[in-house]
Amino acid sequence: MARLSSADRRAVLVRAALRVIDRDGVYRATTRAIVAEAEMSLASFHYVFRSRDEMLGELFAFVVRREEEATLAALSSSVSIRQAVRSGLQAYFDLLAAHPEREQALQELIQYALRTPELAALPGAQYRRYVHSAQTMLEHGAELTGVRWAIPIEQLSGVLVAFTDGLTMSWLANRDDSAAAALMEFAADAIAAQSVPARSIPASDPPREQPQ
Amino acid sequence: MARLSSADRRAVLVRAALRVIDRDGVYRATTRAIVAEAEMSLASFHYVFRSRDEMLGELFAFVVRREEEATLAALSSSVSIRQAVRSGLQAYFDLLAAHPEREQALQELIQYALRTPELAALPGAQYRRYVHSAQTMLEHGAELTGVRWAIPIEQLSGVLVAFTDGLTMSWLANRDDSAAAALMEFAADAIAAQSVPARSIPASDPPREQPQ
DNA sequence: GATCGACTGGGTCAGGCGACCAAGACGTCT
DNA sequence: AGACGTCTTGGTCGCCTGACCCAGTCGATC
Repeated sequence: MARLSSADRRAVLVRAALRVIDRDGVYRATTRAIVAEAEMSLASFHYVFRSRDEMLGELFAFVVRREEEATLAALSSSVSIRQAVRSGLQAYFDLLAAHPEREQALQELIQYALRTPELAALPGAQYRRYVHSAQTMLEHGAELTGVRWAIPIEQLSGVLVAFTDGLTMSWLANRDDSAAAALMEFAADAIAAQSVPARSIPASDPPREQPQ
Repeated sequence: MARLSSADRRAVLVRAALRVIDRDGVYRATTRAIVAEAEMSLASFHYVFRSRDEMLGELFAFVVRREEEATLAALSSSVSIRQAVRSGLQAYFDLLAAHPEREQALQELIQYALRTPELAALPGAQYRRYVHSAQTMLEHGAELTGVRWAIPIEQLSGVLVAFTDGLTMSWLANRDDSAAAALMEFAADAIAAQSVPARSIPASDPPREQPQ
């Protein structure tokens, strides 16, 4: 094995671990399986990571970052807000359908983190990031299509995330593409129904805050 | 340990395993942990189950049956269909909030089954049962409150299940009760919006107009 | 009360696990 | 060239796992 800095080796191991988890599941991602995937010795693992859980914590952070970037890149220009929401959902679904093992791995990682005291706080933080990403997309979409939201944006973001979670769960369980499409249509309708035409140009509009 | 028939011992072990999984997770539900919980010897386990996976298959079937009974018992009499859907969601949420470890265990079991070739078909079947339960509730609720559904009932059932999945995921991750309530309000609105007044009583009655 | 099949449980096996150590290899700076 | 700190590695430790064996116990039946 070539000589690597600790930081580089950590990154290599995290990516190898992710491949093992995608393929075989969190449970089978043992230190030995990971170093075999990365083609390095077992001792190298514990040279750069104090423990397997420390590596999983870094892996979790990596996955969250990657997921966040992917969702934010899905902003498309659409004429109507319904179409914008619908194509945003489609972009997510395409990602899910192309890499189901990746989403499944993510679900397993969340479960694992919830069971591990040192990592138990991570899923909550990850969820807040998702909601925040959803909020950004909804705000951006509304701005681009000239509407504003009739209900608090935080609430609507939660709804959107719930829809994607439900979409993920159901599709992973039964792989029914048409049922998924129907769900996305429904979600786009339900969310777009909460939009009203923007009254004025945002800059000079006074009432910014909107209590519950 | 008292003498038990194989069938009884299997049932005792499945329930003990379920307690261990609720408390510690699927991963830590080893044969030794299970027999300790059930207060019997390790050999008794392999006397009635050929392997740990065989026991988990039986456990999965047990959980699905229990879950199904719980959801179907939640039918309440309401004046409006929106209220019926809302209270149905609330009944599910109360169950979730009272026994979060049970829902978490269920999610873990689904993940485990998906990773185990012999059990991989079970989550899909379980999901279809859920959708079927949701359909029964929606049909029953519509009948009780004098409405019919404007879109195919199969599609709407899928939406309802997706909402409960999304609700489960988000609440397990951040335990935010008010966000959950907001999501349920939204879901009740969105689903009730798909109802229209029933025009007639199906069986033999002549067509009769029934406003609202 | 003898027999026989069903049931019980202590003990053991090989294998996989996370973690660790001590010795060697390498690059770099003096 | 020599010395030093960083990196690499094979080997090993104690522990836990699922599975299994076999001697022993129990209770129904004859």
